[in-house]
Amino acid sequence: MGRRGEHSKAEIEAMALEAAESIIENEGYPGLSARKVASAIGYTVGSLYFVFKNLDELVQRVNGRTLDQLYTTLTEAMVDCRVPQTCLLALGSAYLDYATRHVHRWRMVFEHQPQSEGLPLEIHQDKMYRLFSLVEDQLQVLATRRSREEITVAASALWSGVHGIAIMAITRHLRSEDEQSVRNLTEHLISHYLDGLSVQESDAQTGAEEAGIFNANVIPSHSQ
Amino acid sequence: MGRRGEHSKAEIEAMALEAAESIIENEGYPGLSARKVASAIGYTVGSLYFVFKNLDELVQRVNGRTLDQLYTTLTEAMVDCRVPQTCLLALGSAYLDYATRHVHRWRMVFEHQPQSEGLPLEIHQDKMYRLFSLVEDQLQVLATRRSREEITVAASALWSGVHGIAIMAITRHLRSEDEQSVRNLTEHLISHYLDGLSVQESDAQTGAEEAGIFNANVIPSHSQ
DNA sequence: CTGTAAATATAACTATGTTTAATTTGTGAC
DNA sequence: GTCACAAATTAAACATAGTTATATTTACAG
Repeated sequence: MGRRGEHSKAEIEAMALEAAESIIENEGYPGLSARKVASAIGYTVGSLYFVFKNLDELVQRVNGRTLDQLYTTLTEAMVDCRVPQTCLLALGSAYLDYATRHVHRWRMVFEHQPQSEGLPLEIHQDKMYRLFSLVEDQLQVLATRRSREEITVAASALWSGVHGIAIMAITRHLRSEDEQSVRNLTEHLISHYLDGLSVQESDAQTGAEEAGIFNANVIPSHSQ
Repeated sequence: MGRRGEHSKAEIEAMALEAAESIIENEGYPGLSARKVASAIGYTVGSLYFVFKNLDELVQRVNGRTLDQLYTTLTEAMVDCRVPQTCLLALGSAYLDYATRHVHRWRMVFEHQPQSEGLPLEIHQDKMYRLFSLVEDQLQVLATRRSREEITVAASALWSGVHGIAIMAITRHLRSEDEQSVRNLTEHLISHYLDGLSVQESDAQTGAEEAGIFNANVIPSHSQ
């Protein structure tokens, strides 16, 4: 049947992306197939290739949406914090939450390797940089006398570290498997790293009682 | 052609694993196929299923060997260091080296998700714990007054962090792409984290001039 | 009303993992 | 020695995958 006109090309695209996200969320990337997506939106497989160049492109699009959603989640997680230390902890916590709640979609962002080297690189890098810059903004406030480059490096190191914990936890490579101890791990890394940073930054503490809470969490946070 | 007797079951197994490793190393996991492995060792696909239950099992076996090889590499990287700080930096550097040199095999350890939940969990966890304990040993020397549990937490956090940097670097999600700046990132994370740890450990510095080198690297290591 | 191009489906092609059914061949019994 | 049986190996078959090519339907232009 030809041009039904029921859905525009953009609509089909959106429907396909949503269906794919749902499949991936439930069954992981290995559960994704072109025919499954097509039938989920009431079309046959050929129509998918009318909208996407190939499955790789669909996956890249899903990854892009995941990164957007992640960015929104992270910014929303920071509305309540006032001191950079607390904000960074909130960021870490929210990141862990997102990774835990959307394991498969989150993993796919980092694990999918397109077979035909195409467009994905630049798009993803920008969206990833945007995430890192959330961390940079906080670090800049915290370590005022550091240069832009130093802040960039610090944000890369710290955030990659949080990312690593999330991966280790989700792939079950850590000894402690419960959610709480993983959360404590993240707090532990962030706070110790910041303590290390402030060794050279004498006047890092500008916030009032929140910073106190932060420092109190440094050690005993994981002792239970 | 029946029992040729040219190779024992164990020999075929070893040959298949080596062939698979080579394919993965060159083309990545997506390039791996049962028929490709079989033909690489001069057999047909059916014979693979005489030795392995399925492809998942083969992959798990490869992953196990990768973890063993990684463990050996890391222990060898520590023969020249005397002070825990230097040893930890050597560990981080060696880990990054291995990940960079064997990208696909290294990624597969963390990225492959078996479709039929089978045996892999326990084996991998043990081998992973062994890696973490290399870090624990160093931290134990460095922070003598910390409890075993605290050391475990610290090692998990720090090593997951290094792992995260390696992943971010390899998946091209970091701004700085050259090998040197990634290496600096790792040094940066390790040294700042250790500085943070020693905030509560007054007498952490026991080594002589090596510790000096270590501290000197804290800041300017990434400034170039 | 008719033709044309777009939208969609159907079918085909190749490659994959896995299973089943041959087939070959070493080896022990007699 | 040769005969049978079991083990080792191949060949074939099946289901499903991504992708491409072809057919078919339908909206719209004239």
